Amino acid sequence: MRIGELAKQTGASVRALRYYEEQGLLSAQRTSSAQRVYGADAVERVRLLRRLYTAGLNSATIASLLPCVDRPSEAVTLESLDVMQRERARLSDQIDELLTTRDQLTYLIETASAFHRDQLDTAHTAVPA
Amino acid sequence: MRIGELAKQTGASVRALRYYEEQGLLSAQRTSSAQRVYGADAVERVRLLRRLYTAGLNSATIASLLPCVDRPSEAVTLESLDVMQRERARLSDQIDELLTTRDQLTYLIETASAFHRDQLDTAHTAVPA
DNA sequence: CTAAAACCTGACGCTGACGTCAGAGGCAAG
DNA sequence: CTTGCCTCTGACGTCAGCGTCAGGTTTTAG
Repeated sequence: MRIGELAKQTGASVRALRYYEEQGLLSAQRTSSAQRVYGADAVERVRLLRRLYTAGLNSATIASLLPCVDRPSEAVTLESLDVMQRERARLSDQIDELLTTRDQLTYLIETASAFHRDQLDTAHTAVPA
Repeated sequence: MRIGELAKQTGASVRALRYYEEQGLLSAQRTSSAQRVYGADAVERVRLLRRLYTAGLNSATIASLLPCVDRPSEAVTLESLDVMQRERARLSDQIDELLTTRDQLTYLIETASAFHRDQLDTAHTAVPA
């Protein structure tokens, strides 16, 4: 599969895929004319990358973790374990904050829609009377 | 309270506070010499702003929600309700993704540290024998 | 009174994850 | 064989949320 197809299947842009390769996060075979060729597993890889990016990791951090993902048997150093645990803790904190924020939004929506209903009711009963 | 004190109490930088004001997210009284003066409630306001920022909202989106926060009685339009519900849905999706990512990280850490223990054990039992 | 610390308004700088354009080459269809 | 789409490698552009510096005023401590 070539880069356009991979882009379609993952939702990432072609530019983004090249960028991932540039950052050492995604590798590709090349044809004799230098076109990138990906295996089917690249789809999952890209989805993993996007998940990690949206989780707030940057390219360098992701790059430091990928060896553990790819070869958990060899590439596990104390440092990479440390990075993973740090990021996990950061993630947990972030999740807690997002949950709090969501609760606040929920509260906001409830009180706001209550007010809104009141306004509508008032308007509604005020007109026909 | 002046801007430096507010910065201390919230953890935001002075520059960030001025930026929030510039974006219409934070208002201040002014002294005759144009220095900003904040009430005690500004602390909570800034914390709310930072939570919303780290939840992935941008200045414009936050600005569109703040009227509902400040005056839920008047400023609630159908559009702002829509914005809030959209953002809440986005937040929920994001939380789900982060939970998934955290689970993957947890799994990674477990298998990796298991391998790492194996290596240590092997090295440890290989030397003294 | 004075020096340090805090504050003000511009305005340019930075960073990361891409977008976008230029200019050139590849590849399947008719 | 050529038309149209895909791909390639640079390389510059963008955008948001600030950082930072300049050049000047204000407040506070001694």
